[in-house]
Amino acid sequence: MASTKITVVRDNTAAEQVIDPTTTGIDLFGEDRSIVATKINGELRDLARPLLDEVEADEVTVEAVSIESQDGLNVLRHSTAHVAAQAVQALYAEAKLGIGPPITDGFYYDFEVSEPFTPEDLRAIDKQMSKIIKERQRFVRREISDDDGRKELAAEPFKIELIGKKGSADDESGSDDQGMAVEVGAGQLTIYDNVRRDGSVAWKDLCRGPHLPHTGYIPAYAITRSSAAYWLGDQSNEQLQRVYGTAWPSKQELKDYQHRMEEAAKRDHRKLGVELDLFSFPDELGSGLAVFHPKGGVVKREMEDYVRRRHLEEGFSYVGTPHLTKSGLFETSGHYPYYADTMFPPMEFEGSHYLVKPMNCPMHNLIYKSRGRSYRELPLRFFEFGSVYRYEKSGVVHGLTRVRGMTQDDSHSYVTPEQAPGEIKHLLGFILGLLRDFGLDDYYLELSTRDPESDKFIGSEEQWATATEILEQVGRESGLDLVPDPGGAAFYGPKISVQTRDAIGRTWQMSTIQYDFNQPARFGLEYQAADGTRQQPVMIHSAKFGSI
RNA sequence: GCCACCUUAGCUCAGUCGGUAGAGCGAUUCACUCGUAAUGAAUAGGUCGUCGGUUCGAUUCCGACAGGUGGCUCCA
Repeated sequence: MASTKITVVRDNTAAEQVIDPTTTGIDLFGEDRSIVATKINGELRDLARPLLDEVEADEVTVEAVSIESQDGLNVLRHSTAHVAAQAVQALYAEAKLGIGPPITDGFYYDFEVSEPFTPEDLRAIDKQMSKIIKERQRFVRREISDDDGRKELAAEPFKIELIGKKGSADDESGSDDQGMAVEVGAGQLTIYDNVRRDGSVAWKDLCRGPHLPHTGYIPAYAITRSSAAYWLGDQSNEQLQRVYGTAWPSKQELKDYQHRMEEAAKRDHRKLGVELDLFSFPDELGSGLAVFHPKGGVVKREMEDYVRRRHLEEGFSYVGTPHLTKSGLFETSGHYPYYADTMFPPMEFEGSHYLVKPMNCPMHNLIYKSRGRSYRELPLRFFEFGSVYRYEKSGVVHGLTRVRGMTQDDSHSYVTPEQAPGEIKHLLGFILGLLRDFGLDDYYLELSTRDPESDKFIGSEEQWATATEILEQVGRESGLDLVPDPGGAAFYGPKISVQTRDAIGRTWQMSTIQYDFNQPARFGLEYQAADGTRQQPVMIHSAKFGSI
């Protein structure tokens, strides 16, 4: 085979072209550094790799991947992560490599080191990286067998651990799994050598790739911070030191990004809370417990008045419940075994244990149950501003977004099973409308489903399947991005959540809708159907702003 | 909860190689009635997060605790 006719796509225009088997992406697209990778029949590959290397298909489409595209940015950022790791090992010989994937706006790389990085260390790493970039070291790909890989990487225990692990081959952009998938075929690995211009190998890493042709393709980067992170995200694993950085197609874009971060920091609600005299967190009260000052009280009251009015307009009945309850309520609801360690400990008096409530639903169930209900009453919708208290771990409290005491704009809809899809759809529309009214429109949906491996759930497989299907369908019909969150469900049912982004791009779970088939059963909730039989309603939870 | 860092006047921060501290803004008062993103002058404000240790003496060194920041884990 001397040459193959392929379709070449660049700048959205396709053309047929004849190339011979040794042609690389660099040969085809040039070396002006605006094209950083190729996509061969949809598979992202090194620009420097021969286009037809290991390509079996008869028809081949070659796409130029621009450094400005999401794929291109990922290649740039992941390659920069390699440079960061190379710099770290050059400076700290004992450092062991973890993983180094691209993330939103940047990358990280994890290391096991004897001492955590200091700000001076980060500056030194940054400096070392610029040396490596100046040297224009080529990223050279080679394939080896698992066994050879284990020998070659004997000094890298974490990399060895990855070999043979089922690395998902999915290339979900921005996924933290990138850089973890090391297998390229059965028993085959790829190593990337960083090769100097004199041909000597400066560094190597086990990695699926792809990477930039050489380090000189990195136009602008910065090391931003360091922190600890558990190996493979598992709390029971050891903690590694993570170095975060960012990389951009131009110095100007890096500057713009840094400027955006600075501007966003000025708009941080915690800073505004102090400057505008809205609220504070007195040490005397304890972590995560806010007091609203008069001006903050105005904001809070206006929000509450508006949200209450909108709920009334949507057919909710305003109800009220206490902060305290005997602990039996949460045993009935089934919450206690799952949440005991994140509830404030029980108080004992008059021979009973009392709890400060961490959620409102069981109390709403009691209102439902206070008398017989007819199908004619359904959907029955209860709403309140319920103050709840949760013993959030000390490391997670954050301004007003993650607190230990909060007022939830909480509602529960009791419906017949037939009404459930319509009610959920209605609720989602209602919630999104509320968020938009407050100027929140940068969000996506997340569908949290049960982890099939876990036994931390109640209810039958069929019930879960039905509930999940309904939520998924409503989520899809919304037209918004619906991101799967397998294993993210609460123990009693799946949920759809609205994830909003803050000014610096961090996402926060804002509103939730949960389909609950368990609590009605546990509380023995019933309604009398048209045929006179007693039926069990479905309960649908929803919280809008969560904490205000 | 884990790792790192931080905690000095209301806010932002400087400072003390261990001998009880300063600036700007803000606040208050007076003057001006001008200004309208900060009119002028003066004044007040801190047991340098808390507790304990080392020391003749600690805000400064050490430890514990509390609170905060960035991540990780978690998030009903």
